[in-house]
Amino acid sequence: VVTIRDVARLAGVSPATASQALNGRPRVNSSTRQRVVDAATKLRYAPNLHGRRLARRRAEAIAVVQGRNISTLFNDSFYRVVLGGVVETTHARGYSLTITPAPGNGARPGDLAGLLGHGAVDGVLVVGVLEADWLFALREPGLPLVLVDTYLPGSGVPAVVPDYRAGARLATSHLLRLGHCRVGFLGAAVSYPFGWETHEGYAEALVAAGVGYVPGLVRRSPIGVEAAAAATASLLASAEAPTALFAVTDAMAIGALRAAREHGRRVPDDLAVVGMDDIEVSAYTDPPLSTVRVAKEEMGRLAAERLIALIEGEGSLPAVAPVCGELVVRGSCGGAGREGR
Amino acid sequence: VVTIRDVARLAGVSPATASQALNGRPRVNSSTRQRVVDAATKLRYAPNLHGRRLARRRAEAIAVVQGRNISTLFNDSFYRVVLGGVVETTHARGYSLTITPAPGNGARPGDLAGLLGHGAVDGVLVVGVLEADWLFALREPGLPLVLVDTYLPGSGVPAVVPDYRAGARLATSHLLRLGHCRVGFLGAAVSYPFGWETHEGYAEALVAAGVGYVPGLVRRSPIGVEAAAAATASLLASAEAPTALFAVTDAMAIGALRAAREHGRRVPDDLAVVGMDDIEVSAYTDPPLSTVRVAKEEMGRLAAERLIALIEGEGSLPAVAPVCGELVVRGSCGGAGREGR
DNA sequence: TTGTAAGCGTTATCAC
DNA sequence: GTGATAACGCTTACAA
Repeated sequence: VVTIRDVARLAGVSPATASQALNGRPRVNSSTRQRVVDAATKLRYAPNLHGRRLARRRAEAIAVVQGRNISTLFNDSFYRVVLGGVVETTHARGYSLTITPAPGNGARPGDLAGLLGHGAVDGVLVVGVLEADWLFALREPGLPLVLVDTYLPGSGVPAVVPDYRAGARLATSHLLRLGHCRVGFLGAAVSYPFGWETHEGYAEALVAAGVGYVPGLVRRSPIGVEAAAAATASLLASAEAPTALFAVTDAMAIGALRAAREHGRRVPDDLAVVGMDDIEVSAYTDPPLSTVRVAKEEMGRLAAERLIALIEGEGSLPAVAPVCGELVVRGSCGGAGREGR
Repeated sequence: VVTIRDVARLAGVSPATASQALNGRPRVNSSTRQRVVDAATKLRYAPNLHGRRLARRRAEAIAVVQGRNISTLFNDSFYRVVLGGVVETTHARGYSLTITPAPGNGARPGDLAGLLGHGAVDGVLVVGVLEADWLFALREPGLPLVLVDTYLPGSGVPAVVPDYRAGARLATSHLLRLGHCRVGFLGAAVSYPFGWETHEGYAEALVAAGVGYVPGLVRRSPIGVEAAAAATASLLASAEAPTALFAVTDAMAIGALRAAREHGRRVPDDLAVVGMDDIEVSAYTDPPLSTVRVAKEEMGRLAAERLIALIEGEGSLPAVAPVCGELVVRGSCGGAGREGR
């Protein structure tokens, strides 16, 4: 193995100077630098990362820890594209990325902190929902933290989240504008912000349109296709079934599509459906799903950007940075502008 | 920050002993060990990984580098589940996982080697297809390497691959057994083993069934839905169109499904289709796709296992370890045992 | 069984 | 500008 001493020797300088030269420090004579660089390339020198990290007290690495609402990060239709954005800017900024074990069942908050604190990484991106005590355990060793796709109200922990409330409003008011007056809400039975914000956005859109809020049109189910299908079925079987439905998640909307088909309802004619997220399969459902697109990749990029800013001490930014959504009209909601195949 | 010296001081021993005790070395008095452990927990000590890695000359980390045939690792329907398996066993074995930048366009083989050699990681998993010079560059600094989903014929580089030839045989002979005598082949126009092995498997099945090989029934297209659809279209438009089709990839099979629909062929009645891989969406196509399931997660697990064995010096295993596939019969191939919704 | 001391490879401090 | 020298935090001979 070739170390910096070898390079220094060959270039006829001290290791200290070699280090300076290789790291582009200003205060080294350019002819000396050239000699050092030549020596390094001739020797095919590459710095030992652990030595460097130890000396610099920087890992030049960040970790991604996955939240509880995700089974496997890579296979989650939503989060995996967020992760793509994270990887992109992490590498662009010269950091490397460490994937940590998902918080297991028997695990304790301190486990992760022990794994990641103490110099293993410079900062942590928490993707998805994690309990507050875990978050604080992570924070305690002084790790910069950025939350992705959720936030901890009132905690001041920086976060990057979609504006789910606005998204819900967008979807609902689109359905309303299409002339529906019985718009159902298929929400997520979860206790984090996403759960209530989507509901509030839905309610706000009703108010804005002067349409009454009907509790019987509202269902909350576990996230997941099956549960959503069941909830939709109960909605369709009720006395005054909706003619349109906003599902807070594309996965749930797909469940709704399935339930509609099983109940002999035609989409969009008998039931107009709009989802949210715009996951990959949404363009390929039958009919293609209208949805509120969430800027997933952008969210990942932004989160990594903010974390690195935090690490490099570039001041503090507003706690919660919402990214906006846009409506993607495909076949499942009927009306004009129909797209899809 | 609390270091091992602090622990040692509190426990009234030397740092050396503290290290021994904490690392479960046998030669330390159990009462001493207890004192050290107590001190460590009281101080909430966690070892600095870089210090440890520097001293041990082990990174306890492996890297995943993605091949050229993948655009984004996390979003690839096939490789992302392979990756899930990799993560699982990597963590189970106490290693951490580093994701490296994808080999870019302007990049040179040495770049990755520089990034990963010299102690950054203990070994590398190459997922997908990468040029031989890149592979050798990686190998040169002495990094253990395991290839996943491809191999370098005659190179002796360990690899974990599905038995694509057997898979192709399986799919083709199933179609043959269903009574089809004009079975088309939709192959991948690539120059790595997957390309020719699938073709050979197809041909072998024809021979085994005593059916002649008809060049006009064979198409090769770039991987990807669009190209596959186009190739299928040309097949369907030909004078003696096939009544059944084996597509070497589910993605390509989906393209075939689309082309069939556009040409007014009903699947499976006018055209029986079997794919390979069993990616997530294959169960949800219309009709659901019959396919040869590749043990993707298992492949990832096995590859990580083998790499770690290599790292820890547990001898050498056979160069290429094929994992087997199984036929999953859904709606797209017709015949008995129809499944799906 | 335990302590001392010498690295591991790098960078930072401070003289020169 | 450049070179000794001392960290960084840990492990491991070797000595006690």
